[in-house]
Amino acid sequence: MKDVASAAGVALKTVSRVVNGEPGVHPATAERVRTAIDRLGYSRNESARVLRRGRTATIGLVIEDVADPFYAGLSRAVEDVVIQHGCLLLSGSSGEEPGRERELVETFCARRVDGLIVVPAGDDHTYLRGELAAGTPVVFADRPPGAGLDVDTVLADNAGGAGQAVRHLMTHGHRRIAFLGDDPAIFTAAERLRGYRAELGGLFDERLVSMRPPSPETVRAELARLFALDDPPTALFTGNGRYTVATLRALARRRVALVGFDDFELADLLDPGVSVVAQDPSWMGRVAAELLFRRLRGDSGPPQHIELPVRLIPRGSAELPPPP
Amino acid sequence: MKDVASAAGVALKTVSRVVNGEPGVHPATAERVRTAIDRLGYSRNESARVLRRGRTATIGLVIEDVADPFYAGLSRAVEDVVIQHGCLLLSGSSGEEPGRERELVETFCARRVDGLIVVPAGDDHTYLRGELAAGTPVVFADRPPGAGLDVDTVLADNAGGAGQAVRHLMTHGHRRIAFLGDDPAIFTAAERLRGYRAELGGLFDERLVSMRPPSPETVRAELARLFALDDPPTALFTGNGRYTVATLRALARRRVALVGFDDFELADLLDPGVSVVAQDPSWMGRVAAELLFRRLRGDSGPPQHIELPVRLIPRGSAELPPPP
DNA sequence: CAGCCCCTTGACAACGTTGTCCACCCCTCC
DNA sequence: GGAGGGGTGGACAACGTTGTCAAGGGGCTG
Repeated sequence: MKDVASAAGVALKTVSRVVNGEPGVHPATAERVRTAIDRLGYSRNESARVLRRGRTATIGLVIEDVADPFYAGLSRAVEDVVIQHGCLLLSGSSGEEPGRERELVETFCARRVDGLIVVPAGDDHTYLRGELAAGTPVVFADRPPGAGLDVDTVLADNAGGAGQAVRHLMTHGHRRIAFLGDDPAIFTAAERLRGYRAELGGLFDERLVSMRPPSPETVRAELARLFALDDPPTALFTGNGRYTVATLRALARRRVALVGFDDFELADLLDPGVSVVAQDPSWMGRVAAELLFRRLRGDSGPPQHIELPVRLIPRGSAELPPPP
Repeated sequence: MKDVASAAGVALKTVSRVVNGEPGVHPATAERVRTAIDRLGYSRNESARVLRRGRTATIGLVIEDVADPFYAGLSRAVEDVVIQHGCLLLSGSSGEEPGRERELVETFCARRVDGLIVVPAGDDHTYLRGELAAGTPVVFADRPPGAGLDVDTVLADNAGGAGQAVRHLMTHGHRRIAFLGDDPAIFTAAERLRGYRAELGGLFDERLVSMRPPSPETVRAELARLFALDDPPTALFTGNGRYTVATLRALARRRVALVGFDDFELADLLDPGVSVVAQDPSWMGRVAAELLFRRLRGDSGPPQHIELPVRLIPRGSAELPPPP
């Protein structure tokens, strides 16, 4: 900028004014400055600007894994809103490790992001206290913060969706419905299990619950265990997209009644079509990002807790009757 | 930092030394400083650090769309390498718009990213000249830069893969093979078309080529057009994952011989399993990122042009014989 | 005991930008 | 013709950090 100023024969500040479109510069001077800028290929140093102004126009996003379609969709929606507001997105995947989540958040904070959207992996977020006190708005998405922290949160109706899934299967005559899902340490898994259990009421049987990792081997083993029971399940409820896919693969085209949590591409093309309880990841991302920007604009109301509805999409797999 | 210094009763520089783990600080002093840091909840201001040191420890990534599984996979791999090197990732989706691509790159440059990985949307990258001259390393992935720019590039063997697909279909008796793919303005589409055409040789018939957007409606219309020909195709070659999915959906479980470019989840569970030419997006991301960091470490050899092999995975759909 | 060296610490400038404040010029109006 | 005012332009400090250089103090050696 100094070079531009001397090249254009003006003061530093005048260049700054032109670059920022501030008023009070003679058109001819501005033109001379712009020419110098083009000639020298100058581009403003954002770091210095940030240092001086205190705002980075950067938002941090911590998700579990970009390669998971759910989070990729959420990510894209957040990105769109962020760009719309003239900001940039720093993002990172925690890989479901609390330590990594914290590292990412702290690195983002060291870079003085203006706001954070976090899909937490851990359940202790006291480390955020300082940042929150410093005024950085934080929005939790998909999962709530750990105990003792009350901040904006956008969740899906996990329990309600699980209930819908179970009810739907029961409508089609099923009474023995198994649940395959994540460790209940993960909020969404716990909530879906809760909804499943509540809807089943007296029919609940904990032997029908499987909470092992969604790897092909463990899912295959768990299905073998379930079907070997004296009173085996006639239907399956899978707790998220990964379990649904792993289960379908383990079933190897065997026709078993099934509802999965999370929609996925091609669910309609399988035979039978896979009935799912669908969330809308883009919607969740958009809502979270917009809430964040509302905070950045100064909205200081009490923390909001938004619950997005989910939707049962019948496609055939849930409508298979139980074997006689 | 100033506050920490006065709280600990030391000079600014001593705090800086402790924060950066520089040697030459008495353990007791360091401990006192650390205590003050904890008590005040201090966290280093990266912007100031960047301003002073000139390196941002940030890499910029421009892709087409995070929500596309191919780019999500690539993104994740890049992120992993970047984090491993102690850097952060700024990423943005161009949405296949050259203007947006340029905006993203320029914004990243204004933030003084240390390096860039770009999946280009446009074919004019002269705007990068200045940045390259300034020494910022840039790696192009998935698609090469526009004319007149020779920089590191990581591509897949698009033409070769298309050739493999066609050859495989011909082995199973097909002679009339249609191609559904993107606008050939997109490098990968053009290359795949080239490979398809070369492999077909004299059998090539341009009426069997469709290059309309991969929306459900246009794909349905194009399939109708193709099958209404006097001499309709007996097999389909789809130019990327989106076309494959759109085509399968438009076919509505009609069994037509098909090979798709790009692997996708559940391809094996459809009936018949979908044979594909698979790329490895993680591999591409990893290779591109590692090449970038090699440049950052000072490797200044001539620009590299890496071509990653692709792999035909037969699953059944390509092995359907032509109707008699 | 003097001299030297190492260990530890501190003062200061600089990175590139922007906000504040002031100076100048020319025009208009009294 | 002088005073006031709007429109321009510039000088300077400050943002928070780090690299450079130098100073003080204590132990070791001759």
